[in-house]
Amino acid sequence: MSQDYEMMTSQMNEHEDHIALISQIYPGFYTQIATHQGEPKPRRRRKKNKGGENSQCAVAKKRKLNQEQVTLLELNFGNEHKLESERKDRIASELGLDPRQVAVWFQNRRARWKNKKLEEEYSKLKSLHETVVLDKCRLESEVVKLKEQLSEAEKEILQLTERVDGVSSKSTSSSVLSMEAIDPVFHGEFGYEDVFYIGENNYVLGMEWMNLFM
DNA sequence: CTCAGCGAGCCGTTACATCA
DNA sequence: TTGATGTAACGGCTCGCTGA
Repeated sequence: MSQDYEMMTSQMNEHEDHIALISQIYPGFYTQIATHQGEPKPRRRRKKNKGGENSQCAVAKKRKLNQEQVTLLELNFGNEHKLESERKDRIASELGLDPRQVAVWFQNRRARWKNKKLEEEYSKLKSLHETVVLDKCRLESEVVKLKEQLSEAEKEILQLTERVDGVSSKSTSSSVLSMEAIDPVFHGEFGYEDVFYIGENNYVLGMEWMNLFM
């Protein structure tokens, strides 16, 4: 630890001591200043525990919970995430901890659990979104393909109609082939009834679905 | 019904420990 | 030595309960 750092931290501690003292004597003094300036309330800074004094050193050594304590706390958390007063006191005495420590541990554990859940939920939604986007792309390309097929079919119909028109204009008026004879094709309920007429035992490739309606 | 006091929980942050 | 990460602890705030 450098001397500069020591000096800096001691100055900071001194400053924080002043703030703490002023806050004790005049509660809300600093928050009032901030409110007047229209800024968010500054949070009071905690004093650093450098472990210099005996009592502070003892606290510092207590900080980290041992494996047994953590295991038992995890076990209790697994049973129930909330902590009633009785349970808190019981766990605290079992582990030789302050009930406040148990409460804090549960609070932090709930926060960690919540974060983990959120991360899981996020990755689930992300992968779901990716599959939906892929599906959308697939469907869009299918629509394009079907539109192309439709336009091809329309061209073909047009060509056939023109050919039939040519034949009928060449023939005499007494011809057996009148437009009515050719066109019954469009006389169905929806105008296209016979376009797709297929003999009972006939099969058109790619039109399997038509059989459902016949 | 209202209000102050209190306890518990959540959130954001800080302080410290540990590790690469 | 230092920056990143994990976690214990704290302060501020809200909410629900309770008794006056």
